[in-house]
Amino acid sequence: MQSYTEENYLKAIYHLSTNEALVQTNAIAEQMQTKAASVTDMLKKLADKSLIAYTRYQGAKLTEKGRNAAIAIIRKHRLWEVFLVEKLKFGWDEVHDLAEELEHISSDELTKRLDDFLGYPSHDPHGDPIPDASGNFSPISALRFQQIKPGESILLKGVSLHSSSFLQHLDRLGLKIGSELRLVAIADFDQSVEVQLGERKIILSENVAKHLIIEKKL
Amino acid sequence: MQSYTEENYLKAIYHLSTNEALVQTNAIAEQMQTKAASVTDMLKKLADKSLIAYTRYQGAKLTEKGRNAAIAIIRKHRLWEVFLVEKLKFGWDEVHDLAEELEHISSDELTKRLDDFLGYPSHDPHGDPIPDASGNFSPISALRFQQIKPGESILLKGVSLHSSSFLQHLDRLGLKIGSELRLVAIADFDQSVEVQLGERKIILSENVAKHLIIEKKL
DNA sequence: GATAATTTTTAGATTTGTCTAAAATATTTA
DNA sequence: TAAATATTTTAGACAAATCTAAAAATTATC
Repeated sequence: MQSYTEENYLKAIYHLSTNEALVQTNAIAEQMQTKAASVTDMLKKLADKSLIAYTRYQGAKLTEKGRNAAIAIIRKHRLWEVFLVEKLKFGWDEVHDLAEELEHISSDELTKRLDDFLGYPSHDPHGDPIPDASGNFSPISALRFQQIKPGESILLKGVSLHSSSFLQHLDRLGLKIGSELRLVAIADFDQSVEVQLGERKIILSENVAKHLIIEKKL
Repeated sequence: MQSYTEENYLKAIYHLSTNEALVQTNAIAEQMQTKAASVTDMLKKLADKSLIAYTRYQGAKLTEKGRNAAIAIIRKHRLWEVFLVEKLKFGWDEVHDLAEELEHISSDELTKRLDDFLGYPSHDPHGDPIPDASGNFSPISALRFQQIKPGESILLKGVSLHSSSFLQHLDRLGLKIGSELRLVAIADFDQSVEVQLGERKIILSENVAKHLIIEKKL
């Protein structure tokens, strides 16, 4: 079993892992809001436990064991988010920090029963896929607005930023998971995205647009 | 805000407090499964934070502030136990350790919404009263079998021991919260208690009987 | 009321996770 | 490729919570 802190490092490394590249110490330090020296200490410890492969001055990547541990935590995080929103009626902008605490409750039996109780949800309130008990989950769309042609319709499937201020901003815009959008235009000047949402046309800044997970409507 | 460990000490001191007496270092050490020296360290720390009144070599008692903190934790513990049994269908013998973890989740808003969701339960699955948001709760019956006359009927209102093995023993005897019992006799020899439960007569050892919280049937 | 037994505290060490400052390595730039 | 810059690691310290062993205070016993 890992400590609360070790679990958070594993999760951070998981989220920073793209393709096959090693994750750098500084990147982890920023994600964890701590210092590079502290990260080095922890990387040594995680390597001792065979949770990561770590090379001095190069970086780290999760082993199979480490990835499984990270996915188990993410599964719990997302199931608790569903519970908080569906059952306790929290807003999608309020649940991230609470789920960060709840995800460390260790019982597998609890996770299994929570999953049962919630009816085996496939996605959390932010559209992120929930791994099943074996760690399998559906892939996330990597479609960008730049790949869409004006006039095409898309669906908002999820968001890749979970901060309250971002989610509240989407609420004010009237955007939610499942919303149907039609691309009007992308401005050359600042890459802002103009879309049609029902009767209204709205402008999404590049910063907003890049955190929207979208799929072409079939 | 208190640490996880500080919260557990406050809870231990609360449970060991009877009448006005000071709680001794050794008693806390046994309850916390730790050494007296560790307890002394922590008592100093809790006293610094005005959570307890502590006199060297004498013992400790909770201040108003400390008692409120302890009751808040107990409220969360008992609400989570209701959730685990009522919603997730755990047995009453399986929930203690899980609730020990969940009780440390700090959000007041979460506690309030959990209480709403559960319909403001007044007692947990072991019959213990659940404090409301202000810390008020119904008193626990202190009636002993020795105060009952043979032939009188009583109701099982709760249990004062939450170990799995004790609760599984009650399950095997067919006893549960709400069961109606009629006292047959108390043996002089070993203080064991013979009761009528429905069609059956059963014998409760002194050790079992003393952990049953009972009330006279009206 | 002195001594024995019990309880509690102190002193000093350990573990976990963190930090700062300085040294080492790697990368970029000229 | 040598110097400048950026990144990472080491060394040494600190805070929280714990421990063991020894000392101090309290309580019980004769």
